[in-house]
Amino acid sequence: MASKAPADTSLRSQVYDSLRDALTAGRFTPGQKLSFRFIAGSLGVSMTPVREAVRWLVAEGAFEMRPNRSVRVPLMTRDKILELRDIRLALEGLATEKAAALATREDAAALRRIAAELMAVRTRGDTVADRQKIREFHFTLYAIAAQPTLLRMIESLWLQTGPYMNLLYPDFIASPRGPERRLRIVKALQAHDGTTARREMQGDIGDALSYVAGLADAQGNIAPPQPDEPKRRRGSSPPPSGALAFA
Amino acid sequence: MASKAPADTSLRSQVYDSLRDALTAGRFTPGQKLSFRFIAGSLGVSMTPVREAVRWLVAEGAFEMRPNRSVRVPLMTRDKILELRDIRLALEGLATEKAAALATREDAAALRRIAAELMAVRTRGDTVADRQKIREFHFTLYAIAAQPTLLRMIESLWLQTGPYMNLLYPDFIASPRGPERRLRIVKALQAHDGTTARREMQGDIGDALSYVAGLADAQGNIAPPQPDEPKRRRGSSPPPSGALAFA
DNA sequence: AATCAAAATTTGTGATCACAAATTCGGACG
DNA sequence: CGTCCGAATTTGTGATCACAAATTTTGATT
Repeated sequence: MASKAPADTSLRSQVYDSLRDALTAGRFTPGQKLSFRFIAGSLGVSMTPVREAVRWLVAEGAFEMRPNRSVRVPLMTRDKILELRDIRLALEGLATEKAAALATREDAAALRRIAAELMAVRTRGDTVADRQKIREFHFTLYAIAAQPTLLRMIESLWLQTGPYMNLLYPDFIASPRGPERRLRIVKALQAHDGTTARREMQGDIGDALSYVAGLADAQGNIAPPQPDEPKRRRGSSPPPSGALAFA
Repeated sequence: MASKAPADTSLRSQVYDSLRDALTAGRFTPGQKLSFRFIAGSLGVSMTPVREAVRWLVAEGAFEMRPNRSVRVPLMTRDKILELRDIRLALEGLATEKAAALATREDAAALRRIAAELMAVRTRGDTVADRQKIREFHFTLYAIAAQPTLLRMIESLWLQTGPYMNLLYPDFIASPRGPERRLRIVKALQAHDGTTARREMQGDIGDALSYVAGLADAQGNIAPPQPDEPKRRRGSSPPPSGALAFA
């Protein structure tokens, strides 16, 4: 979102974006093994940019490097989701508190608009747009804090937890607590009440990730959610832009 | 420390380690521009493993990628060090609190031993060993928490702040507050008092980084410290191991 | 039908090359 | 003596290749 140069046209970056999009959209199954040649072939590029893009994702924790030497999508366990939960509570709580000190009236208005849009898509039951609006709400808020390194770390965390957020639908998301809490967050932000804003935000994140952790089986493993849209309408190219993409 | 496979003999990993060591030892001047061919030549390898190692360091924030297309060691500003301070307070505070819940009597003993060794080298005025013992104390403590993702993120933060920790010598370090505080931290850990342990640890980190932030000039820039050992004794190869290294 | 070793294939790694963009350098002109 | 424009050089990028390690397949043997 704010971590790359605005006009990085290198193939490496395009491959990175493609992999990142596929990952957040759940087009890769957790545990799935990926070969450089497969990725390169799917995207129509050589192995060189793929190697650097994958290495970059590995550094962010989005991919996992097996000791032998192959790359795969990480599997989620209860311990891991709880660890990610606590880290997210700390960092996103910090970002929220910083944002509260700097939020303008316009910032609050923008957040309220996004929250309203989220409620609109939720009544329609559009889970794809739902997840996208949630992401927009959070990152619009964190951007107010104006802390580039913090934002980059939060993005890395979302990349790791993102694929499993599908598990919140439809049960967890049915509760009206989320929408109400978002409005309280915006109100606290506008009042420059960092403590309240942080507490509410942490409640939101904590509830969601604790719920996901509760889905673990007896061995502590969390079953990967099914891909977002296995059904593909006729003639619709997945990414609206002219970027590289996976089938 | 615990983020790589134990026996990764790839050139990429060796280059990564070499760059990482040079970075933490302050052998690179902040702002210094680095070319792939220079690194490859210095280390006696081709560009391929260098490209991946550098990209990995860029992902960790240890290197910076200019929009045009060149890599350099990041410069430090007051705002950036304050941002890193707050993130470190959050994450290392969290790790300390988790460690307090799990610390055994042996863990506490090991930490006490390291703290004693630190005091010993400090009386000798050996700043290189001093910094190394500080690092050992912190990471030994964080390892107790048994949270691999958290540990990886903390390592990334140390990679970013590390080169500027030289600035603590000799003035800041002269205070006896550090040694006393470390003993209080260990005591709190042994008593499983997470709140106190966290508070003390955050005080330690906060004081140090706030001090460094205070060294910024009127423009907010922090002058890079001079390299650790510009004087090289005869016939001493910098890294004791047989790894690749910079002149 | 199950097991295991050897062969065939796949896959990551490191080196090299061509090329274009960026940077640096040199001299002309003010 | 300073400024600017061109050439010369440097540098990152992407593709390709050879090779070894790992994986899968195959086929013989029990």
